[in-house]
Amino acid sequence: MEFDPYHPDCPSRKLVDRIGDRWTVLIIGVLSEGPARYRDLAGRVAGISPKMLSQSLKALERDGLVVRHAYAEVPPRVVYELTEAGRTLRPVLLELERWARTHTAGVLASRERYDEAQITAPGV
Amino acid sequence: MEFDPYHPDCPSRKLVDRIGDRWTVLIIGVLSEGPARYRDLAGRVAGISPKMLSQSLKALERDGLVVRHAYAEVPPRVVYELTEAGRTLRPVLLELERWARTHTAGVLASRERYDEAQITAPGV
DNA sequence: CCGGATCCGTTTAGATACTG
DNA sequence: CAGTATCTAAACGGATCCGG
Repeated sequence: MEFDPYHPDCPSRKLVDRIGDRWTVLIIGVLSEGPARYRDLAGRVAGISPKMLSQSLKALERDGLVVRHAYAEVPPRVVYELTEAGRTLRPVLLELERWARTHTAGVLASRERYDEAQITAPGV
Repeated sequence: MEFDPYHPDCPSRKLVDRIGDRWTVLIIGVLSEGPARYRDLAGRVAGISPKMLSQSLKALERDGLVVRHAYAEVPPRVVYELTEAGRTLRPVLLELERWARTHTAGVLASRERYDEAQITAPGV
């Protein structure tokens, strides 16, 4: 299989797009702590809409990174769980998060400096 | 500083959003091989529009991950370069790419299986 | 009741053409 | 060459409604 991440149709590039997706990262983050119900996910991943949650979960399931267990009960119960492949994502996403945590302060400071410069000397 | 990645306003969560961004990953990928001109980036990051490129570069510069060197020449020349902080992103993005490469085949296969199942037994 | 599909208004990305 | 302006298309979010 060919891999040129800089070609728009490269499958691995597309995969990074999907994984790097705003919600996917967070959903996998929650699921890597253990299986969770739809409702739990909706609560833990604060700010996500039901639409995006089910959409993201479906994509994840289709990609074989998450399994969906639906129980025919009343009230209904649906549990989502990371697959073996999905669990391999955990360390890499954790590292991404660690990077973000250690660099957030610096980035925020940089932004302030940048915005300051834009105000005081935009047309100089 | 507080860090709750599952709160929508968490700064580190927002940072992950930015870094994990489709184009940002690729731009940093190119720049981690060395400084590059705007034009080079436009060519290497195939498929990106000039708007998204300059927008992404501006955001990266504001975040202090990239420096912009503009030379007052004719024709103009602008060189972008990773900062020290920007370079620290390289290993983590490389790992993300490595994950994508090793799991692309499996994901693609899973999708085929999934789509197949949707066709043959959607309403059963 | 829980899980999620659908509809619609708003925001954001993308393509293209144009300017300093 | 390096970007901005403009327009179009898609993605997102919220509210609402439906099936099990």
